[in-house]
Amino acid sequence: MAQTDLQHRIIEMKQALLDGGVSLTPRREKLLEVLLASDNHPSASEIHEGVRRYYPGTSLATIYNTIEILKETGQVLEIEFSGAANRYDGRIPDSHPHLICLECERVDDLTLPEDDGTLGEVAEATGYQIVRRRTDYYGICPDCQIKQTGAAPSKGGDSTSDL
Amino acid sequence: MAQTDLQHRIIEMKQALLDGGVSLTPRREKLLEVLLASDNHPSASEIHEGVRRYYPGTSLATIYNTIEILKETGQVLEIEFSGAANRYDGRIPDSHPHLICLECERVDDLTLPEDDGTLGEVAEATGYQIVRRRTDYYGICPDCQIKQTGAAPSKGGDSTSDL
DNA sequence: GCTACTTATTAGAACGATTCTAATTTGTTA
DNA sequence: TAACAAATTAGAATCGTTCTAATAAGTAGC
Repeated sequence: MAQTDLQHRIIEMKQALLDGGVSLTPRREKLLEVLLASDNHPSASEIHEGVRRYYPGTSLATIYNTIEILKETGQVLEIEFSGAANRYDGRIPDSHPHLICLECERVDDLTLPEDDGTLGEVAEATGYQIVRRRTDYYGICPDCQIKQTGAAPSKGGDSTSDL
Repeated sequence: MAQTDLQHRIIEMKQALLDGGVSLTPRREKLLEVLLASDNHPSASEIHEGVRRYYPGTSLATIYNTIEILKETGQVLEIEFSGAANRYDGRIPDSHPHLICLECERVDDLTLPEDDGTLGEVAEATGYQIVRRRTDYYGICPDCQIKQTGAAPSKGGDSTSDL
């Protein structure tokens, strides 16, 4: 994400917090920065570490509380894991598929278009009222393929960018 | 699932356990029965309860141990939840989408075809070596819609059947 | 600058699903 | 029956997350 986009996104999230009726405390502002500055999708304790570099006394409860508000206001997407800590995506709040590396646990965004018509089809076929969809692709990221085989993956782009 | 299919599936799973080099103990057999007899996708402790009706001393560790073997041999699909207990699907071991009710937490199978070509596209576009995909649709099941509104859902079939 | 009130924050306890551990039981083979 | 391997147990340990009760900080009205 380009620097200017990042700034714009931070302003957007701050505004959303204000609109949501909570105040913008220094810790909350720092949390937004840490969340958006992270290359990868950080966990609550990774965010906690980042915020604590500036506000050493910060409690993990504050991180969870603030994330809760951000989830409620639709500013953050929670990527749930059962065996490991949940990860958070503040860059693209709309639901989108993720790529999860089974080796290093990195989580990349996938911006290949999803067929939104399917939501309607599924509702039609099942009687469910569909609220959202979650799609994850599990595999080995390019970096880990190189580590395993010593060779570059056969196809594909730069694993460090959001796709 | 029809009774005969069920019996066939149990035999299949027993054989897979034997092929995998572990013995078929009474508890393990009962676990398979409980898993497959469940209308819904049971959690480990639901399976535990079911097995304990026949073998009261059974420990939860045994359930987890056996599920672990079943996962390794590809006989059971683990549907992970972060906020709640994981659920297990032994009826259709191949990966397929699930419908998750946000109200009552029931999990239904969805057998609408998924486009397997997408796996290749994603690998191509990202450099990931894709192992599997997980797709969940979150929403309100027909039963809960009726409870909420007093009216039947506008479209769709019987929520109690696997779709 | 006080007072009352609300909100934010903290440390630590509690919780719950899962995994681990060490001891015991059961099953198998000779 | 003896010796070994596998299965099982109860309970402790782990770990992410949530809860709780107390404190600190911020905000109005005066």
